[in-house]
Amino acid sequence: MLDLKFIRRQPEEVKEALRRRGYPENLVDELLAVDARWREKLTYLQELRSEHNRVSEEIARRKQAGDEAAELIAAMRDLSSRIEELAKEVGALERELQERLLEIPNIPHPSVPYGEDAEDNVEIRRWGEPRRFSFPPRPHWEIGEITGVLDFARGVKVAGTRFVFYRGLGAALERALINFMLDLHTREHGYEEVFPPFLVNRESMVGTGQLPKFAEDMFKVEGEDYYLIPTAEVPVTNLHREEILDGDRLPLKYVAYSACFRAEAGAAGRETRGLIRQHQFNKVELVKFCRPEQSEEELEKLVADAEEVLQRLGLPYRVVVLCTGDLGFAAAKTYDIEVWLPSYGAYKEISSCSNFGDFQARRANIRYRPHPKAKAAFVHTLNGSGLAVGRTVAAILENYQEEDGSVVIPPALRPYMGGVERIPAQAR
RNA sequence: GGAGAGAUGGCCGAGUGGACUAAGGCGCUCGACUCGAAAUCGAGUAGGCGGGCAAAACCCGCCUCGUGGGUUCGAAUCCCACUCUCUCCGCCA
Repeated sequence: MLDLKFIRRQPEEVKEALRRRGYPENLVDELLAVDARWREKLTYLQELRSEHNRVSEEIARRKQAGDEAAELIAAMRDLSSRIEELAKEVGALERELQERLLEIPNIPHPSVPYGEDAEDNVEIRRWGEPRRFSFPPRPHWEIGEITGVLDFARGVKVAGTRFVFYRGLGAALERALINFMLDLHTREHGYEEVFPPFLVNRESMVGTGQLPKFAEDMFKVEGEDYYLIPTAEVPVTNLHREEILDGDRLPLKYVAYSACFRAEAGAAGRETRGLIRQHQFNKVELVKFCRPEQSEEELEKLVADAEEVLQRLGLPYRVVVLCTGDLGFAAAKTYDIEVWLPSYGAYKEISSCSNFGDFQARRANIRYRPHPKAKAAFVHTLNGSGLAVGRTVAAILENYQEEDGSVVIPPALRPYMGGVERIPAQAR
């Protein structure tokens, strides 16, 4: 959420941001029109209330003195009903204002390149060389089938399309990756591990920006105020909702494993095969809370922490910065890390690292004191995948495959796999 | 799920319809005293919103005693619903 006062003062700047994102810019004028009406009525309402308070005190005074107050009470009856009516109007305007405010996206950071869609994202750097295969490499779903470590058919039977069973060494590989990533980030990168709830309430979803605008993207428990988290970003960022953090302890750095649940509405037909787009997947997520002046640097460090995972696993990747048109609703700046997938013959997103500025902090009311006596100010929040586990499995199966269908386990993972060095062609 | 108790400022805690403009204490900040500290004494200690005003300081006003409604001229206080916490019972990994 943007600062309403900022929108009032700099409407042109906000419109420009909307233009660059490809949003309709009249959102701003519409919001400001509601704001003007709200303030006008609110001022009047407050005047009436002030009058009401004065008369009320006068009545009390007279009653104490044993005097008559009947005519004042009669006048108050009228005043009270006018206040009640006006308060309803003000309340309605306030709700409308709030709704509109929640639907305005964040302002892109000045360093974000202009562009209309993903085509215009800008590559920043590459790491590693894609392997040259002496045989035609198989896509990971075929490898999963040959080795028996992925069971898509039974995932569909038991749950539905876009669900999968990991089996045997596949399940072990998934678990090994989670532990490997958590250990790396806690022991070497200084993050505190948290294990969050996988269901959260509506307020948390609003806090990080999934609601109210993107309700169709997620699963909700019927009849309850529970939403399945699309990412651990939601519970972990909301960990400090409605709190004032100790400025001396910033930045706070958390790493969380969670399952993630996405409805994938609008993705029908896309990437229906394999692990790339599932309704449920595992992810290790990095979340930071920091001072505003730290957030640009913290984003760079966060990306580096996520890249480290791929480097240790020996998986080639590149880093791109998202252009204004591809930037997520709440983000001010986002780097995607894309891993090389031989079956795609292309780099595919495996991590998305964003700086949200104070956008989420304002929604979720997460603040800190710059100085012990200073007024509380909004923190900046950041998060990024470190990494998406299912896509990492896909990348390992494809990049480490052998001609016979077997898969070599990256050396860094072997301690987490009980020393297993290879998934044999027929693992089951 | 059932029964009971409770929710008041950073914390504890008083408050059964009009002086609550929320007592008192603790903590914290500043000052006095002291060589310094402790003790003591004094003062100050919530947030949000609107306006003055373009902004800071400041001033005025409004709102907030778990949340939302209701009664009343007037609600921390009375009524209803909900949320959460605690105790006991039931169920459960």
